[in-house]
Amino acid sequence: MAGIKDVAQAAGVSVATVSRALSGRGSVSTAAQEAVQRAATELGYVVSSSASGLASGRTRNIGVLVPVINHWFYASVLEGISSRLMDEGYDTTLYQLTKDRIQREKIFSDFLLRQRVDAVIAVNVELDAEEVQSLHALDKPLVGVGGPLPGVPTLHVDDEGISALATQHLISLGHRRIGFIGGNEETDVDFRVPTHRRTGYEQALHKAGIQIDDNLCVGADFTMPQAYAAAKQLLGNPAGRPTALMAASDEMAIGAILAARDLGMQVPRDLSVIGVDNHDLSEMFGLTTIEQRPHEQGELAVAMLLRAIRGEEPAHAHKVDHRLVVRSSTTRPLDAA
Amino acid sequence: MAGIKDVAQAAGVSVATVSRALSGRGSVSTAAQEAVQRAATELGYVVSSSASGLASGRTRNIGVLVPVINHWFYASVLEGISSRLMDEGYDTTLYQLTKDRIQREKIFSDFLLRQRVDAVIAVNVELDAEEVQSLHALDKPLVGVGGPLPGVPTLHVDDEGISALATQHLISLGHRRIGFIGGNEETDVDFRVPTHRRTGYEQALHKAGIQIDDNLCVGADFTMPQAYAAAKQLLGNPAGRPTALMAASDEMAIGAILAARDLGMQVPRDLSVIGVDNHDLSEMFGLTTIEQRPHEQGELAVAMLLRAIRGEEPAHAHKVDHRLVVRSSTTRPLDAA
DNA sequence: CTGAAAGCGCTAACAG
DNA sequence: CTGTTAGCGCTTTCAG
Repeated sequence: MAGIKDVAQAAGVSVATVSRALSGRGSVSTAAQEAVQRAATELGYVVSSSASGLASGRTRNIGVLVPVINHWFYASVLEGISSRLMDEGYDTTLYQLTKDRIQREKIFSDFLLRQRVDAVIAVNVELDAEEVQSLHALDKPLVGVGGPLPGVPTLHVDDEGISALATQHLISLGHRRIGFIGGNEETDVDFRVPTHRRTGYEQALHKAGIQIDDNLCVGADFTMPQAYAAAKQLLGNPAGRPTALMAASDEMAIGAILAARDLGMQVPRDLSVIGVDNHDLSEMFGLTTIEQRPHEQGELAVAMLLRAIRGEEPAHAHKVDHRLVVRSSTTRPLDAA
Repeated sequence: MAGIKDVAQAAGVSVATVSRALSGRGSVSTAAQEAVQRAATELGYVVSSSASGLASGRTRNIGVLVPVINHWFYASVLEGISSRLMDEGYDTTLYQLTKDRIQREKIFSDFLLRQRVDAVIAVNVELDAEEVQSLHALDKPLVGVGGPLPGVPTLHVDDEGISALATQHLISLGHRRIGFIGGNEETDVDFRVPTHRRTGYEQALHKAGIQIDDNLCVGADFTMPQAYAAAKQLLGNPAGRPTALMAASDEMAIGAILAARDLGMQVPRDLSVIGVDNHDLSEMFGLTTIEQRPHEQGELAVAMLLRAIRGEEPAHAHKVDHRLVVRSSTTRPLDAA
């Protein structure tokens, strides 16, 4: 393992010059620059992150907090974050916050304090004041994906706006009896995404002068199987079946489509369905949806974080836009034909 | 930020004793042990990983190499790895190896050499001799999930055995015309999982004296949409349609089920389908499958790695077992009734 | 069992 | 632009 001294010797300069040439901090003559570069490559020299981190206080490593990994949204955001960070020469260290409070505390009281990371990206985890405080105290920049997080630059979609748009799409097609598949208590933690999406749905109905019918609203855990089951109950009920359904996620929307099919209904003829996400599977089901691009959200979060690390303007709360993607799962209601 | 000196002072001992007490290396009197513990807690002291890493050469951080994150198998393995590592007080640093050769080289020539990790887990990435060598040269233990990897302890399922079992299940039900949905060139990299699964399929047919029919074998990219398309072609062909289908993954099997349905066929009456994985969605589709538990594979890999780090017996190549989970997507062929 | 002290490999004043 | 040098905060001999 070649050290900085070896490089200095081979290049015929001092270790300070090597450090400067390789890090780009401070000025170095072109000649020295080249000599160092050559020597480093030849010797296969790579700085030791521990030594560099100890001396400079910078680790070139970012901590990413996620509640789960095995889920389309989180995995996508993570991919966006890690690929962008890698481009910038940063490493990505992953901290999975389970429901376990003890473990969560351990992450904040041990893992994040051991100075392994320069900054933190929190993906859909609602940090409490104390947690934010402890990060600020360490002078670690923090950016949130999903928010808001008081005093923290965050990046988030407009959940209410998204579901209002989805609902309006259905209304504009002529639907009046519109069902809703949202979250359950378990999923309505952190930023209460399910609640916001429900609110947007209700606002859109309200604005259109449509009465809200609680019997048309069911909850699930954002997975296809639970939504399938919930939709079956909803659609199987002979009394006042909806002509359209909005689901708070595409996976749930797909579950609903499958439930409808299993009940012998045709989508969109007998039932229009709209989701939220533009999931990888949506196109195959012809699902109309509101797109949010988690991969891009991850990349954007990195951009915001790097600005913060470099001490540039904070670039506070930032809304990520969404767009309606119309496919073949929505149409006018039969009776309006 | 309290340092080790502060703790030493507060506990009335030397920094050496604090280090020993907190790391568990070397012996410390109970009295000192307690004093240190108390002082550390009181001051909120956490060792600096840079300083500790620099002095000891140990970072308590493991690098995990994955080809993709946003995929059920990898995300599951990753969850298993990270949760297990966290329990052991280790951090997880993620390196995503894209198809980009340049970036891959960068990971091996820069990222992994900067001494940020103590060891590496490679998940389904076929490291070449040079890459393995460069890790060994650094004295970094390496464990592979998916294999084999020459000279490296690996953990892997028996891909041929899995698909042989799946195929035998269909044969035992009476099927003779059994189709196969495998991978394509793009997915047949690294450990050639698609090839192995195809081999197992062919072996089972061969053993049963059934002729292999290339027209019954199609390729896809392990996703539901491509398998849906491929299955439609296969099943729509009027000449010699299969009575059963084995897919190299559950997502593909589900794609096939949906394709069959869209062609008006009933599963399992008109077509039996079996997959591999026991994916989260499989139960909802009643899919018969061969289970592999990626989360557990991740945990096991960590266990193997920790042994290696501690210099214990290597515990070489280790086969992970699989099991047949019979649900409702397979039955005897119609004409055998 | 404990303390003193010598680094670990690099960065960042500082002086030139 | 460059070299010298004093640490960064901890671990680990080595003596005691």
